Amino acid sequence: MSTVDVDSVERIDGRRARGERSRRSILEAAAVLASVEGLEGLSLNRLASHLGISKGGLYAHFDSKEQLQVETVRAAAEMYGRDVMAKAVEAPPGIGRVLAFADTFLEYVKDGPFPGGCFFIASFLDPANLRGPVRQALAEVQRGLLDFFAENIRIAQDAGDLPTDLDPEETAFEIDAILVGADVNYVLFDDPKRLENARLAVRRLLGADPGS
Amino acid sequence: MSTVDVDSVERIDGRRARGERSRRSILEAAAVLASVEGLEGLSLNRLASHLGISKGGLYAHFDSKEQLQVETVRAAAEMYGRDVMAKAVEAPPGIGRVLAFADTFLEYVKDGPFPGGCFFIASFLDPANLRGPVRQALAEVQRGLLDFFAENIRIAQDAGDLPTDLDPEETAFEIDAILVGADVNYVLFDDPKRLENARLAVRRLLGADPGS
DNA sequence: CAGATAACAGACCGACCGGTCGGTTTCTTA
DNA sequence: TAAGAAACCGACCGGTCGGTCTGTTATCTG
Repeated sequence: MSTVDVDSVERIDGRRARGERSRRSILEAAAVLASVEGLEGLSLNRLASHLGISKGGLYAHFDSKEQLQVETVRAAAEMYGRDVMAKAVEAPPGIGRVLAFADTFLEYVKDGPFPGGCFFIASFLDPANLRGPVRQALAEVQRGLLDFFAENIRIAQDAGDLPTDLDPEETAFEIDAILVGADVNYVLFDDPKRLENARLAVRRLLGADPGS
Repeated sequence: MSTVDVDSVERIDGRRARGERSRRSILEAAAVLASVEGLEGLSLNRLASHLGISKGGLYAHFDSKEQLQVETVRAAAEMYGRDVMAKAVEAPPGIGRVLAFADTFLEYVKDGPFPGGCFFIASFLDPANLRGPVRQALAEVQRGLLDFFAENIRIAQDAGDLPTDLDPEETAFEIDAILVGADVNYVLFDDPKRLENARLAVRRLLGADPGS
């Protein structure tokens, strides 16, 4: 609304800075709680009291629960990008990168910030989130992961590390399925053996040495 | 409570017979609705009005929502036993039986009575059902399925259809993971191609001909 | 026929839901 | 210093939740 400084780059607004910090901590807490209670099962009252604020305070940052859910999905994607994908891309493209992602993902399921297993897998099948913008946000993340797998499989094929008659999309589906199955079984049985099952399965699928 | 006829086999009580019919239709409807709205998200009011009865009527058959949930899990297991497993065991034990199960399961996901995909996978990841008797009932079903896969893999090994250095538990995990991954991706993307992905993946895993 | 019993209907309860609103504090800006 | 914006509190709204209680009706038993 001001006339001159359209963006006011240098001066930081202490109020907005505080708001931004609150917003980030709200979204991170929402993602963590949602992995346990579900994106829909997470109530605004519980989220607010867990953060030590009031429900009205939440509505200073979000217009509706649905908007909060959508932004929570994006926040969770950022967390995975920072904690898992960043580690994966340290490995060279191809088989190594896929294995690095799988290993880091499985560790993240066990010891990461989400006590309910993978945030996204828990959200995919929460039937309440299967419509509308929340579903679309979730589908975009999953689509990106499948593309990541397929791309690196093509790179591995070009490098001669994988047979060329392999369908990258098919193999990407199988890798994803193994990780999804590991998470589901791990959460259901509370048994880390399922994660080791998945580690071996991915290696067998890519014809890699079972020892890291 | 009666003194003589402890079981009253011959005479049927028209009231109890009606109750038993109601009970069955309640549980089947609950299973179908739960695949869409989740076992926890399914409310007693909606279930009752969907059946054309009142909420009080439900409590003539079940003491609590939790008991209804547990019995719904068992009812869904019976539906899968009748519609999927029964067809699988028509095939001879071993690889054929596993393939028959996988194919029938994938068809069931697409065209079966559960519009929300597999009832159990939808329930596994509903974080609200991850505690208490409901979780235990779900885990038992999953445990039984994994055992079914492992047992038939051992049979296939004994018959020389699969290499003996294969770990049956590991392979059972992988087959299950493929089916879980197919369901999750199918529901998320509403794309039947995922089911074909899974069909091929199971065949590749068991070294079977891609054509049925 | 007269109970007893099972299967309901429907009103109701306290708790919690997402969401709104007015007021207060804190900080920035003119 | 006065005005205004942002962050947040706390009370409140209509509605739904799981669960209870009191009938009422149909059926079986004696």
